[in-house]
Amino acid sequence: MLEAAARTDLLFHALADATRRDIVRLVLHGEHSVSDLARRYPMSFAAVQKHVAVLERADLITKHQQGRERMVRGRIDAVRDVNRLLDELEASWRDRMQRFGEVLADPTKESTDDRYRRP
Amino acid sequence: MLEAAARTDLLFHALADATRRDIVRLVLHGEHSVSDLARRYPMSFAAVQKHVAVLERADLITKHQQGRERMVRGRIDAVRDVNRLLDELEASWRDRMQRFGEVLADPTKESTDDRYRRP
DNA sequence: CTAACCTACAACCATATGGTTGTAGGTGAG
DNA sequence: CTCACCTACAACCATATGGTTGTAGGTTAG
Repeated sequence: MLEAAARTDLLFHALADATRRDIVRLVLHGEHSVSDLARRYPMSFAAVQKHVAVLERADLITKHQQGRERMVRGRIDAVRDVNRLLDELEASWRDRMQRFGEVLADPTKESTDDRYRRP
Repeated sequence: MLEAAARTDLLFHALADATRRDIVRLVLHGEHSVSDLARRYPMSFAAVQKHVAVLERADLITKHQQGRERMVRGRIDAVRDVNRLLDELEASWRDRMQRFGEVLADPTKESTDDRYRRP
């Protein structure tokens, strides 16, 4: 539970930066070495390396060595995990709409179902 | 362009905190006052108020006054915006898969289409 | 072997973040 | 009217974040 929340924190935090989102987009398209990525952005190699590390910690990308380069690849499954998390956020809203439909049919249901109502 | 990126930053950053995600889940389900929310979490009223402000800045929630309370409501559209942003991240990956299909049919296409290949 | 390149990591700095407490302004209950 | 409650906001603090430079270890090219 808390572990899942921590992983979700990492996922959303990783995506809360335009450079990192762009890196994800690039490496979903095709593999790039860390140097390749670093050349694209107006910041130091080390800065890009840090961004890559953040994405790796969130499991949004993987790295594998190829000669003297580390190739970075995007994990499409991770992006879909975030989508699934958002769907879960929506779930209770959909429940509410469902219940709202029931209420329309039977108005007495509202007070018995809504445990969040205030006194 | 930069504006859109800034808004996306706000959206993902707002969701990169378990307390804020829980608040979003709650207020998607039904309206709550800021005090209601504050009572639920092991932190000060002001801290929860700040979380609500972050969510408001990201347009994930809205507030409206009702008597002496400010009622907080979740904006389901904003959650769907994030979903759409993730779909856009996936888009280039789907393009690649599409092109991969073409490559299978005509191997010479790879080098002409992939402008990201390294020399 | 040597030089050039790619990477990792540490140290450092400015700013942002997430929490606290305290103060003050509206609003409703009695 | 007065008091209690809800909210907003400022000031403050510890830590995290995003950038920098510098150092060191692997790997390939020549």
